[in-house]
Amino acid sequence: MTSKISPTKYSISDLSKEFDITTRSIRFYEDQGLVSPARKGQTRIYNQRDKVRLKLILRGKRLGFSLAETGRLFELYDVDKTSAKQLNSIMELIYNKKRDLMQQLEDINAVLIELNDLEDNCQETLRTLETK
Amino acid sequence: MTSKISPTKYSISDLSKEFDITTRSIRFYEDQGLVSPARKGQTRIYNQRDKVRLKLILRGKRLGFSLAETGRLFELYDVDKTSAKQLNSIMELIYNKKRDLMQQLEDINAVLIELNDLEDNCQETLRTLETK
DNA sequence: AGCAACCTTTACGTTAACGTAAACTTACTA
DNA sequence: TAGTAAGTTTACGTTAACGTAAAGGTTGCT
Repeated sequence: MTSKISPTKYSISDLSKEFDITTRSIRFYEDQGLVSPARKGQTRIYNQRDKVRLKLILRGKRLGFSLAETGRLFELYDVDKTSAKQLNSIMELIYNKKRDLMQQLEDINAVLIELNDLEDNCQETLRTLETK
Repeated sequence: MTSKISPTKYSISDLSKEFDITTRSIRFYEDQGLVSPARKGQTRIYNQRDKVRLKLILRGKRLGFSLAETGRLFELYDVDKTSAKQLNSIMELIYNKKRDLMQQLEDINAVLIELNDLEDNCQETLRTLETK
């Protein structure tokens, strides 16, 4: 059973369509060191890893992460964590991120409750308008 | 039992200290129509409502809302929703916001899981370093 | 009176994350 | 062979959310 997986090679426009972002954005992420596609001549060639990273970048954006922050998170996975000092600084970073995210969870739940209330009000007002 | 509540009047620096933002920011939010403090002569005087709005602005920011978006949400509470047409557009806005927020909930949970994994790895690596 | 601590307006500067346009190179195809 | 579709680099432009500085008014000590 040989392990042959999907094409695993994408052009920049493939990915721009798939993720609904511009090629400009993708090249910009490369400038910022978040992806580093191979080249065939001049042309960029993306693999599965690049694709995953794009997905993570977009998820980060939805959460309000800057590109630099997302880059830091990428490093966390890449670094072979040798020094204990590094390890501690990494864990501090993780701790802070977790703290932020849990605050966000609280915020979101609060806003969702408010939005549901608003929605209820709207629907009730609509009903009274209709029976009038 | 007379109902006398807290001072309910704040200077701009009171609020800047309380929320740990600059007075510049607070004035900017006013420029954008998100707060409209009273004036005594030239000087801005904020009340409880303004204070609540500042809190909501900051919460919005934590969730990645633009100031304009937060302003829209403020309008939702203020508008006396007369026209059914408006009501429907309001409900659409609410629907979209809820959609975004539920996506964020998913995202956050995913990232939290990953961060916890990372943390575990770090701690294990630390332990093996110590017993060495 | 002087100055220190606030407040004000006006206005130009800054950063992140791209948008947009110009000028150019392959690669395919009618 | 001319065109067109996709790729490239370079570089200036744009927007949001303030930062920062200048120049000045008001209040309260001392």
